[in-house]
Amino acid sequence: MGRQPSAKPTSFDIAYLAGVSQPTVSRALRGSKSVSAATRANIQRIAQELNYTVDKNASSLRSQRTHTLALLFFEDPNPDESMINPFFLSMLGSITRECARRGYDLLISFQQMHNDWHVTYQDSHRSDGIILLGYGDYQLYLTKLEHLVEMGTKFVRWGSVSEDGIGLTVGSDNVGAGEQAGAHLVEIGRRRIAFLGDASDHAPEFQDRYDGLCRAMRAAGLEPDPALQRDAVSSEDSGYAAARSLIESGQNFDAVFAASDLIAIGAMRALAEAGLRLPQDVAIIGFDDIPAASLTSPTLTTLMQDMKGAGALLVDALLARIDGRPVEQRILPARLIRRQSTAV
Amino acid sequence: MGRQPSAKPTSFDIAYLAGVSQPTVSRALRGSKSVSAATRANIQRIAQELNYTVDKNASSLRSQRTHTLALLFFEDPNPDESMINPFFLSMLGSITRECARRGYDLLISFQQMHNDWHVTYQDSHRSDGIILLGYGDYQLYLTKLEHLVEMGTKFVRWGSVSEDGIGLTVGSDNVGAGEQAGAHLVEIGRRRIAFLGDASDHAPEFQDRYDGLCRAMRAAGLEPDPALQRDAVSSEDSGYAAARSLIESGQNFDAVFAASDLIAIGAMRALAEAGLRLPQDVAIIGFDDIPAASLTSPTLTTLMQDMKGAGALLVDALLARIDGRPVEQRILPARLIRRQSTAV
DNA sequence: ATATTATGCGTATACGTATACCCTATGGCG
DNA sequence: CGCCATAGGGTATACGTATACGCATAATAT
Repeated sequence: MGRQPSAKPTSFDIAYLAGVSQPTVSRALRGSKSVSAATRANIQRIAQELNYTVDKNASSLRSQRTHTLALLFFEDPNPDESMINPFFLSMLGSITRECARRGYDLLISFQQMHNDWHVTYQDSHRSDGIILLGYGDYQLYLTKLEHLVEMGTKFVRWGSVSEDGIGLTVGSDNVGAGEQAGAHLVEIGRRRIAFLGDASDHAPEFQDRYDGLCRAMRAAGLEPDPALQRDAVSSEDSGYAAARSLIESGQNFDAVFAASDLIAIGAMRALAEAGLRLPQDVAIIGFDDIPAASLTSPTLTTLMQDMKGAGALLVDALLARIDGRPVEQRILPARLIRRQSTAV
Repeated sequence: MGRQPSAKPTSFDIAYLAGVSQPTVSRALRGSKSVSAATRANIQRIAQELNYTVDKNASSLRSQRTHTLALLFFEDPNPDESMINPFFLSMLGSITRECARRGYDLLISFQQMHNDWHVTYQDSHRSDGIILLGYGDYQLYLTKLEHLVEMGTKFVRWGSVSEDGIGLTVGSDNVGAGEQAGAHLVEIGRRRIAFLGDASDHAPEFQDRYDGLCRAMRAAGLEPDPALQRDAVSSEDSGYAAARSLIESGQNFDAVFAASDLIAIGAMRALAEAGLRLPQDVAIIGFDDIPAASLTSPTLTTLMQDMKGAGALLVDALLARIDGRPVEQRILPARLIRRQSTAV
């Protein structure tokens, strides 16, 4: 008998117990300075005792602020749809934590590229802002981004910062990272360096990495050979196919820079199958430092992005945007992790 | 200058345009049968045109149903906190999709075990139900579960189904999987099989796997040796340490069954460092089939859980629970994936 | 001492939807 | 032809919070 233990207390209950009005409770808990320290303390104590928590729906409805961010994964329409890019998965952790730290909830959506626009649209109403993650075809979602801008939706996306496109972008220094990779390969004496990954404007991040590689080679007096570049999206299968194509072309090469670790892992399989020794015949570098990179044989040299920093920066930038504060584009450095695949 | 393009239309706008009252719009869109087909069609058309979406906050506030599920990761207090168990990460994908398919939003929370109770409590008010995922110390969160039950919160958790504990559990057939592992090792001629993973009631899933192993051994006329069991939590470091301890004890063993792939990977490192050949000297089996399992050297034989099915089942069960429908405990089969680490 | 401002809080109301309740027009039935 | 059931939809209101506004009292200025 008695009341349900789950009968959720409201601000009225607190107000009654504290001998004040409901708005005062609201003010006290939101930190308004027009409530005396004594009253506030008393209210907070009572709220604590009753296990009171502000009703998010009511609060959001009234204030028109949801205190929720949406995280949208844009994926390529993929046959093996259950697989998520491990890089984004690790970023998820840091974004979640960062949101929690600031008292924001995080809503997760996965979306196939070809899906209807209205899903994104809806998400924009369920949250104060959107974080967009996607390695997918860039052109394909440009029009969607324009929609978002048009509607005044606040969003940040992860990607290539160099092309100053639509909205606010946070990303790694892909060009600089590509340079590091190139410089490292040159340093260990490689001259004919292949690149696996789209080098078109469908994938600006990959393009930047390629540009960085070319820059490093030219700085060393080498001319990149376009015949050594092969398109690939970020998957093992695609990397395998790209490497096969390269091998079968009969081109001569002594190093591979793969635009992502997944590509690299697929490529390593193809190279090994072709009887090439790693790294003696072909050195290889990946990108992302996914957990698997330290398990391959040989272990994979790669470029580690600062994912913890990335999550923090994305959330930071988005919140600034939401609050109307000015926000600068920021670029995160990447770090070369040397492992066996480039150890000569 | 006209209205903001982002001025969100309300049900009143639709009502006005359709020449009906606001409640009729609500009824039409929610599928109430007390509105004529013609009226409903008209309302739907107008809503479509205006890009109208129901305001979730208002709707939830009024109906006290959030149409949101919360996903709670319970982690062990971990030094390398940025790492998330890859197994759970893949499950995340399937849960997300399943929620989307049913029109539910998914809210994500990470929570350290030692964190305050009130976080979970809050989550229970932001959502209709909670999905609990955690490999962590089971005893530690039993009291929290009791709290949830007490409050009438709807939840499902992933774990060991055999112990019929608090609330509703969905899980793999850990005993059966352990039996498969044991039978396979026996089949390839192994007699002294070690087990790495907590075999206490702090980790019922691991315990079940161990039980299954023992059962398979006894079925083959072998007696499991308790001296060959070592505690380990699901991390590479822990697996490494457990294997070291086993090696240093001087015990004689020709196979290892690790309670998770992460443990197995750590153990493989320790075994290799000790100069043991895999699988000739020691065969090894993991659990989970994380992506890295096919990349180790030798590649890792493991037990694959049906994660897609798991996500669907978890969401299914929780929704049934929420709607007050009866729901049975269900167990998912696991499948043995044979790779090089047991190929003799 | 009066005018002025700040402090602390109560009153009234809005946020957008869902639902209990009521009303009207129809049709079936005896 | 009167009665009731039903369909279809309107009226009023509740959900729990946040905020514009007003009004005292106290603090400060003149």
